[in-house]
Amino acid sequence: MLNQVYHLLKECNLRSTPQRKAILEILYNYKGHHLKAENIYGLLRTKDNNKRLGLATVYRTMELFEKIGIVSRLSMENSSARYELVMYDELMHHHLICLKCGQLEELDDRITEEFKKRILEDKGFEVADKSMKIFGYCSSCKR
Amino acid sequence: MLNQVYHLLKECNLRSTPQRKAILEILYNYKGHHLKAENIYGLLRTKDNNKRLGLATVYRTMELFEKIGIVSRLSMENSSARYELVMYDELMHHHLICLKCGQLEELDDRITEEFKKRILEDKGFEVADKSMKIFGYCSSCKR
DNA sequence: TTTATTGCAAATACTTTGCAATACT
DNA sequence: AGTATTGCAAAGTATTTGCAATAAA
Repeated sequence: MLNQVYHLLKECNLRSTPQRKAILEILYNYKGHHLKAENIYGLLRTKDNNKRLGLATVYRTMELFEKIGIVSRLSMENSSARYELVMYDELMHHHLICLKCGQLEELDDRITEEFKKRILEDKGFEVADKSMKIFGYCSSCKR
Repeated sequence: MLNQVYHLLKECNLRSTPQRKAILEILYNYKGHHLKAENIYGLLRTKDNNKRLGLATVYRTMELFEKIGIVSRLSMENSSARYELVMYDELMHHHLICLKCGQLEELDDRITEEFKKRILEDKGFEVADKSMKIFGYCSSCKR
């Protein structure tokens, strides 16, 4: 998986730097999680503090990774954006975000596909969003 | 309509200041539009420049208006939040946002109600979001 | 050797906050 | 008179950018 990414970088004429590898590893180890740039930065700083890297590099790398399609960015209403590795063996997904506990849940694609289809029929609007964010209360926080 | 708001403010022990009235009037005149704090500020500054007000007041007022339920805030991915007056004679609504031209369209509530119901059945997640933002391409920008 | 990439610090964009002055009620 | 509200400037957050130094290729 990581090797596939290195090839992808090479194909795009991009360099495989230690920083990019380290970030990628973190993302891989935390798949399913939704990390802030600050989290990635913190994890790399503490875990292995001979790894020097700047927060700006994290942001630049996330932008790059998003551009080449291996990371998806989830921008939040009132706080910093979250990033996660796109897994090729999974479908892209949409998120349910709990307003109380902040947890992110994934939404079944059958439901979203049906929703998109209805919007297209009704409005001629083609949903392109690969990660819709739906706010509400999760089953445990719901009163 | 504006008088109803003044009453609402009174009920909440909030004062009807010229700034609040002016902002409310702008929102009313621009209903259906989705204004940035900066827009409201600009409109009040140029239209009637004896109206002195600070941008901070616009932000504070929008926060307040949102809290008492007369304004809905639409926070955007890569730019500043937009605000609009909530019309009591209309249902709350969700938005389709065109990634190309930036236009906002409203989405039929029957479609969203169905979607919410499916999410509740599937995940036990209760959608609270009164203005979902769905990104994609509108009928004219769609290729 | 060439040029992409980095770290740092400064800049930016949007929004919030502290505080003394002002003005509703 | 009393206190909610204001304007201003400063602070805060999240992110981006300029630039000289560094390091992949």
